[in-house]
Amino acid sequence: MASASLQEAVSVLKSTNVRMTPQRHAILEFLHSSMSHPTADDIYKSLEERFPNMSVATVYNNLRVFKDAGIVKELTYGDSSSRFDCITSDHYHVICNDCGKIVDFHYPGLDEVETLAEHVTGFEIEDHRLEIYGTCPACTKMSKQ
Amino acid sequence: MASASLQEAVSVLKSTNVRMTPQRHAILEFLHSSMSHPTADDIYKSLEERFPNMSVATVYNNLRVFKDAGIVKELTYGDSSSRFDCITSDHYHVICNDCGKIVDFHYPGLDEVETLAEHVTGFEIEDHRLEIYGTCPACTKMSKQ
DNA sequence: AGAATAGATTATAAGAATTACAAACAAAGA
DNA sequence: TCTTTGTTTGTAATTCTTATAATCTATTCT
Repeated sequence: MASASLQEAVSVLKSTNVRMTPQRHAILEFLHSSMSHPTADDIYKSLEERFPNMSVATVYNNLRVFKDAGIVKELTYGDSSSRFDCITSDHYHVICNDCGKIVDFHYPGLDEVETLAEHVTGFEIEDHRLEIYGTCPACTKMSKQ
Repeated sequence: MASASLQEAVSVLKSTNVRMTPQRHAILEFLHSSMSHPTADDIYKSLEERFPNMSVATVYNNLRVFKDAGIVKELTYGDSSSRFDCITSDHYHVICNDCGKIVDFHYPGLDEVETLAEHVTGFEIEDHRLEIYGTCPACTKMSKQ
């Protein structure tokens, strides 16, 4: 399920008769290289040079394909546009309320939460999502000046 | 910070020169009475009878006022429109991937997560958000038939 | 190889949620 | 009462995302 490398992601796709196109490869590549959890538009803009004719629809289409294949995750915060992230390992995000900066945060799984939720609610739990909000060091410094 | 009752919410607002209007009262009332985490449009529609002239903009404006005052929380899931929730106590949400049903789930605070995140990232942590996803009993039953 | 088929991309239009803005309104204070 | 501040309303504008149809590309089958 977790696809650590770009190659893994590609082979996951191959196994579900999804063709590997240059655009798809570029989007995946960008997602893997980027540490910044980009929006669809970020991706579109950053590939504009290499693919002058690429449509925004292609970005959205493929992000959905990747999501369905389980190699990419969609993150919805308050700020209107979704952000996308390769699924690599179990980590959470710490988000700055001021500047929006996102920092990865590793934390031993919250499996017990899922187990408990299953017992209490009767749901079949599949996943969970945890985010932590605060002020990043830079913004804290700024506000104290 | 936590406003358990409608009255508390009202007095929090009074203390920050925010006027209490009939529309605002109705929105708060609805949020408190509703267990369903409504969207802005849900709120708008449900108050249509009592306030035939109310504008959608009013709903959005006031939800933001409430958010800024810290008595209402915005929840963004994948599905385009935000949902709103009174801040009452520390509980989390279990969400059905099939039908979207949301069930409250009480869980002893994840304070340690915040503490750890503070140490690791240098952020000043203020808040966190946890959601749990799965399939509710009804949908599970359906899919097994 | 050539034809048929399935899948992908592109461009554009449409849709939905949210925000911006200006005008009209209401309340509080001097 | 007059002024000021804050609120609502209605509408237009913006933004993100999806739908659609046409074109293009790759794969498969004969």
